[in-house]
Amino acid sequence: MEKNLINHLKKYVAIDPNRELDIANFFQTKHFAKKENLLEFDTTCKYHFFVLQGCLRMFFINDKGVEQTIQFAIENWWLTDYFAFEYGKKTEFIIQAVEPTTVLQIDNQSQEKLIHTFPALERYFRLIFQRAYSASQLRTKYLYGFSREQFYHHFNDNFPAFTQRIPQHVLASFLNMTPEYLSEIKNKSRP
Amino acid sequence: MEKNLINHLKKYVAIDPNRELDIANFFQTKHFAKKENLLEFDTTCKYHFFVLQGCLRMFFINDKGVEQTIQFAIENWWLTDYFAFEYGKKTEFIIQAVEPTTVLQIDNQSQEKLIHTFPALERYFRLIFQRAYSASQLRTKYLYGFSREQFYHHFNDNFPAFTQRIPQHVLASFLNMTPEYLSEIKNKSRP
DNA sequence: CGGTCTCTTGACGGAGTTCAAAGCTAGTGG
DNA sequence: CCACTAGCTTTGAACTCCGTCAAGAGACCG
Repeated sequence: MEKNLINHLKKYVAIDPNRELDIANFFQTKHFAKKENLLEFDTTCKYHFFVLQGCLRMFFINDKGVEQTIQFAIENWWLTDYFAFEYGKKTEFIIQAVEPTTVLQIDNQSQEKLIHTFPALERYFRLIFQRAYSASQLRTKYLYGFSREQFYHHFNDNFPAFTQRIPQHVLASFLNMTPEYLSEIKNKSRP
Repeated sequence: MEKNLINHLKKYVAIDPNRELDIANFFQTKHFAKKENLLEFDTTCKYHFFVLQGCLRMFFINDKGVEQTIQFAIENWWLTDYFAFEYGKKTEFIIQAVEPTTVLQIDNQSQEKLIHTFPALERYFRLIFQRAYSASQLRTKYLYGFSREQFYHHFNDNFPAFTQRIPQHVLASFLNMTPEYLSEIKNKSRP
């Protein structure tokens, strides 16, 4: 299953087949049960995660004690709290498995060494971050322009697989609304 | 003033002093008057902008015809609609000068050539995008967690220089609220 | 100066939250 | 493999934040 990462790299840059294992060796494979935390609140964020199988979410607890999910990651997505990861700060987020999940993890120092050893990966990560950032520009537009109801329908129409994979109250926390209101919206649009 | 870009590059990667001019030659310097558009709605997004002096904002027009500002850029910041820029699509955004502004601009093809000619810049842009993305993760947290009033105070406390530089109705559109409500909040917190 | 943008103020309305309670589902242990 | 419980979803009523509309008071530029 670790092959997934190599295949993903190959979509962006050329990889010497003889060095594939050397790259893979920079990472550790980890398994997490449903609802198990990969990153705990107020701890240093050591790892960058690449999802091989399963689904993660990143959330924080707001000042009313409610979970707010700001991001999901499924197969072939990278995820971490990048601010805390880069600067070695404590995180304000929690990363949790939504399903039983297998990831590859790498710490910041190893990642720098990896990129130094394989300069092609500098380009790979540049492209990954560029796309992540461009996606987040569009996401910001939706957060500004959509009502909660529009946001739900947009997400539902564009990522139907997601909607089915995720418990409803978790979806509500991602759509930045209460579970009660999501329930109301869903049942409103029934024929 | 073009030196600003070179100095910025040098903060992240080593640059051969003899090649500085070669790098600078990839860019064109442009001036824009206050309220002049650098990027028009529904046109192809040709350029990536680096602000030498002044202030830009990126906004869209929502379905009620109201401007919503999702991003500012001041000195030493990069800005474009990255999705449209990378894929050669038409943009849903407008980029406009908030003040008289001088920028360096480069098109996508030239940028790829630039990075190819100076591989150190692959690292530079990787770091720029990584930081931009990490900042956008935090921003998303604020958009989820803050009430409009908290958002205003947070922005005002952390970027007071900005608040003074920007017309109030533009600030309101960035804070995702009406000018009327911003006015109410401001005057509420007066002693 | 005159006209167009910009900021303020207040009354009203609606999208979305809060709180409470009842029904439903799924995971766990026996 | 069933029963029991904890967690998830639904419903409804009261409430609140913030938008809408209207109208007046600056402020800026030609």
